[in-house]
Amino acid sequence: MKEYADLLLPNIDKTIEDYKKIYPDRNLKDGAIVTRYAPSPTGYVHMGALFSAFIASKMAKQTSGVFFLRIEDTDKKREIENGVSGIIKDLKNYGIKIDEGMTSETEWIGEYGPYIQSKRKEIYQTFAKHLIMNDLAYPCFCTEEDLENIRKEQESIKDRIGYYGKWARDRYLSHEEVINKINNGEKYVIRLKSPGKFENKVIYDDLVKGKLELPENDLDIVIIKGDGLPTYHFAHLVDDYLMGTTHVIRGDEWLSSVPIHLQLFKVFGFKPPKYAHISPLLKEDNGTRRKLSKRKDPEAAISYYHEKGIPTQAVLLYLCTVANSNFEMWYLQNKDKTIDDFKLEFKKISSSGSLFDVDKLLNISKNYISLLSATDVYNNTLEYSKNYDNELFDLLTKYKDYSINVMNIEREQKKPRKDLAMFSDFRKQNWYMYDELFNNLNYEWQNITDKNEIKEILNLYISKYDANDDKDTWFNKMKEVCDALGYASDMKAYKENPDNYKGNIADVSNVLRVSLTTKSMTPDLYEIMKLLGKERMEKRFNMV
RNA sequence: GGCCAGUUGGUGAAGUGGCUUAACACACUGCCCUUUCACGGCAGCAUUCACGGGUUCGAAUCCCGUACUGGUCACCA
Repeated sequence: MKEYADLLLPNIDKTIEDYKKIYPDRNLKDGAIVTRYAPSPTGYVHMGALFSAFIASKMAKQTSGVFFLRIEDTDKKREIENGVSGIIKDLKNYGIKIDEGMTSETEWIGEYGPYIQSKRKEIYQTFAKHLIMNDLAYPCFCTEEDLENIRKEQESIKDRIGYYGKWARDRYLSHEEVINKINNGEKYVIRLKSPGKFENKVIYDDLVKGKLELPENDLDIVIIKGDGLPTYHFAHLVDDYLMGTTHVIRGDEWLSSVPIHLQLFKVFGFKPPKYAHISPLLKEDNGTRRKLSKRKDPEAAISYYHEKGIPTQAVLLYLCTVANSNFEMWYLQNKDKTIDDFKLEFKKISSSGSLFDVDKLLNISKNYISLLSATDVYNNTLEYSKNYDNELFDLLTKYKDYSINVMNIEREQKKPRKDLAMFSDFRKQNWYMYDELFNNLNYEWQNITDKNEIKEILNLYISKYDANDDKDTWFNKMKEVCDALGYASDMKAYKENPDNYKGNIADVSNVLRVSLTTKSMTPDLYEIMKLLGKERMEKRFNMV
């Protein structure tokens, strides 16, 4: 048997026990969750992936466990260049810290490495060899064509599709036949000799989906591919056993593979981890729902939020409310706390998929930004503009203190202004505070449009304006202007007898507002005037 | 086609047999506050929990069936 196994998997001399010595059991306190994020380096991180990475890291953190990053690069065809660095960078940007795992394309931290599957080839083969020696695995020489033919035949007689039982052609090959084929140079893969029966049920308790009853696996799945690398299923078994994973948190597309995984653990006599299958984030498309897609949906890419200047914290807050909907209320009642103080629970994760709601995310972001200090907003906007808006970046750098003051309008107070949902909104809403941007003007006049009338208001107003006035004095002066020119300074009086006046104080303040900013909707005018200063006000009045 | 899962308003959802004339939040609409906007306050928005049966004094909650949606059935993860 040993010779036979040596022929199938040559140059593999270690045993499972040898590896168990290298990777001993973890010494963690009860209830500590060891889990991981295990992506393939096939592209940038997708929102759904971030979602499960977030849940996994949070679970590990709140139980003083371990969260690690393992790269699953067993499919060489789909791999992209610098895929690992991209993943690491995205996690870092979102403040998801790893305790172990890859830290660059080739390096890692932690005692259970390598944390990249292509460097663990011998380990997988050792485990596969163990199976062969116990007659629980065998080589399969089927070509793609052979498999296709088996499938077609199954379809034609309406049998269940798959490589199992009597359909598992090479399962029954004798050692001699195998040796002959190998000597002939025939290529092969290693398959599990599944001991399961489809009629049997396996019952297991999913942390998210609850109690599930699935048919036992009877498929002779491939465990080692033609290139010597393992399939996902086998790598999962080996890695999560050796790395001491207690909880596997992954997308629910894996749900129907659970019987395979459970069987693999059973065959080795290992204790399987607990599974939590997360439903995908959905997107409404033409009346139906589908998985949020990297290809079709820009908001699925994590870079989308970076480009808009949506704070990563806000994205995390949103993901947290999707994960556990009670988080939202908890957070509302504990405004001084952070996600770290909240206890995420598996059983509160919805077992059906939810629509990814950008409106809701923006609302969360808006509230989040409103609580930031002006300096924080400044730093974030600066960082954002550095990447995406050079002109703004230069202005923010040149007028730092002034910009912070602009950002502080109606900010650091009990009921802060909430008009920034993303840092890219700053320019949209405050460009007129910069003379350099004050061009291509389009004045949004409202009720008062007559040039002479506007001129009269402006002249009278500027003659009274004093930058040292407090807000009451300032407002009283506006009233004086109204009274002098026949506008109602008191809204109630105006509403009772509108015909007695040319207009009201809202109309007059609109003239001032539009003259200074061109816009009819702005933050507090008093603050704006104070920051602009009398000289610039006069200049802008003259432009009008 | 086989197997599995899901289905509460426009959205996320609370709800596990009576406290539900179905929380809360987002969105939307209206009103109030207000020099504009944003904020804030108030109100409206599911006579009903995919549909059809059943169990029960009583069901969104338990059971059965149907429909629809999604997943899976690779030498992809």
